[in-house]
Amino acid sequence: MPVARPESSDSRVIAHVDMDCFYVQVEQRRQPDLRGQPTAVVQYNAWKGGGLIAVGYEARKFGVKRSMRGDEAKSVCPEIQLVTVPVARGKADLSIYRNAGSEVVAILSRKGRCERASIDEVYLDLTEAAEKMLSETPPESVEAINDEVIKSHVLGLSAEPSDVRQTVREWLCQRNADRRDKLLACGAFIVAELRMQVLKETQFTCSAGIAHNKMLAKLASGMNKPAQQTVVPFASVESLLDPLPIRKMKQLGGKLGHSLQDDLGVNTVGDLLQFSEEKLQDRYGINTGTWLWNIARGINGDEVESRVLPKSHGTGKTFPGRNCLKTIDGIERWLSKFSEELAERLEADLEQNKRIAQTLTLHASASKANEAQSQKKFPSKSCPLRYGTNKILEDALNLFQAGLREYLSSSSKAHGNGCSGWGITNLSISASKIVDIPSGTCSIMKYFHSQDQRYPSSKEFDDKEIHESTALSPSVGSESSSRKHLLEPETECSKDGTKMNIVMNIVMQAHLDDKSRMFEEKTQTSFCRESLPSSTSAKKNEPQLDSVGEETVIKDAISGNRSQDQKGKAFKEKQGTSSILQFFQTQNCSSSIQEPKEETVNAIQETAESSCSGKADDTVPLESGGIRNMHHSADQSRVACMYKIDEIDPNVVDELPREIQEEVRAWLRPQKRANNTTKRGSSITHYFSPNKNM
DNA sequence: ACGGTTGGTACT
DNA sequence: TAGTACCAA
Repeated sequence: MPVARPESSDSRVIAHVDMDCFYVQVEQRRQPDLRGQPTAVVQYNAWKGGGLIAVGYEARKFGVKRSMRGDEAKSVCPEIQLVTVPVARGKADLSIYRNAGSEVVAILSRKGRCERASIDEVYLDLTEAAEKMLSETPPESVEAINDEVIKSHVLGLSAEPSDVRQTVREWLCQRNADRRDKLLACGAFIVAELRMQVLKETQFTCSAGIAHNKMLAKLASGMNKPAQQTVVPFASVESLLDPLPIRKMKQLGGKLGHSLQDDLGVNTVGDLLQFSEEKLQDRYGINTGTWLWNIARGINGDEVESRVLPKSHGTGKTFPGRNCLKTIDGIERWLSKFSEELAERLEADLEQNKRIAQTLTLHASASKANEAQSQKKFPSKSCPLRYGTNKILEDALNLFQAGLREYLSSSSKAHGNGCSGWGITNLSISASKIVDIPSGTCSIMKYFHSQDQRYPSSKEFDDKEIHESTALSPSVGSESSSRKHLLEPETECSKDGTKMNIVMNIVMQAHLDDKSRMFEEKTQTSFCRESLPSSTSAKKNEPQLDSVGEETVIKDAISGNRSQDQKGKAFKEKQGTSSILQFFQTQNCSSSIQEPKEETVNAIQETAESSCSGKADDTVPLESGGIRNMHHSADQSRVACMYKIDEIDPNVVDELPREIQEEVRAWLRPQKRANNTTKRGSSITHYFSPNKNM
């Protein structure tokens, strides 16, 4: 539901830039012969010529629509050039378009705050740039006025077609105008400039809207396409909105818009004006009601977020109709492809942007077969994300398994055979909760990248570490404040500390992952990686190296980071909480893990075995978390819990891989130690001791 | 139960 | 919170 936000200012200069039939342009740049020809981009042209996902303007003249199939487009426009989206790993791969979008963003972000709203759209807050221009080089002083600016459309300007250009010129340069209009005029200059830069540097055209808020800018960008820009002066807002069909407004193209029409008889934005704020709040809730009341008046306080990178990465596919997936094997085959792609994109993000994702989520849709399930939804499941194709696959399979059990749980009998009662029509995985890695983390990055490669030959195993056991220092801070600290960073300081926590968390998890694998080898005990009856390819016995060139990645990480290890070291924690707070998010810790003093090797081993014995038997909830289970088990029978660690004991650092010890110490150093910190001869394994505060 | 894929936000 | 629902393009 939309939410009302207060306007920070009613004189902001906001632009919305929208690439014209973007995918088509990308293809036309790749293949210049296509320029000027009616063109459309399709994916999967096997069935009825594929589905159109972008249509060029030449083709639109023939009536080609985005909702058509390729064959249909051919019949309407025999000359049409259909370009197929690249396919990788059996599915459409949009990366070339994503990357092209990044090229554009890099240019558009030069003049002000920039929000990447989608693969081909951005919002810009040009308020400061416009104010600066107004004070330094106001339009009226500009000598040679750019043609691109003159071609702007200014809503509400009445002029004979013959002298539109002159009228626009006068409006843009009027000396004694409303300040707000002058600012928009400056915005028009700046945007025209940016659009020309985009064209020059990428060969792409785009359209834009310039207005006082995001909603109006978005509305305007679509009014004159392609390759044009539209300005919405304050004075013409009312006449713009009044006759506008309600569904044209962003957020009102779906159910809410229909409800407005069906329940309130609102057909245009103007119709909304007759309803009091209270009435709207009454019907749609306080937030949405206020939001509606505001947008009817052209008021919209949404800020342009400063964000040029996506908040999540996802990949998936639909399996419509008979193509639905009915076996675990089929699921696994596809999850394997998805995992590859996701791992690749995550690696790229790590390399290019120094970011790591924390959560892996699996989404699926299932169709009936058995009527009881027909309306039930397949639940989404998520777990902490571990880097590396195979880990992602393993976790995703577990998530699927957990979801499937839940989906099937209410229904009758297990259809034990291969053709059980379910069919997956849509399957996807995504990585989210992406955070920046603090600067100065060269060795950490390296360690991170190398995770998958290290495994088979790791030599760090050392029982001594495992045996020296003592209790975990009791928590000092309140849990809620700690949690809040981790999850809702509020200040720069705390944010930096939070990043540190997260990185530490992940490094330690990965480290422990290694250790548990070594237990596995040493004790000849196999862990139950998955309780899948039939799944075989997330194999515990053949740790695969991820094939994608990680060595180069490492090198890049090293060289790339050297330049920037100065900043960010000065990180402080706010308010008393001087320790690094550690949270280990797990899926499966019910109250009792082994006694802290217990010999950990055995305890872990036992856990592993019990975990195995519970195989394929959801009636036996795992009570204690083996280390492996702790981070990744998505077994449905286990409940989520979080290990809370309030303090990193300095001794722990000694147990981390040597290559990152230095760096971690550098982090810890500026920390003020909590006075009640209990110093102990500790082991990293302490952090997996039970925490009664949970 | 199909335009398909990818992403965002808000609510609970 | 994790999970859901809705929205957009």
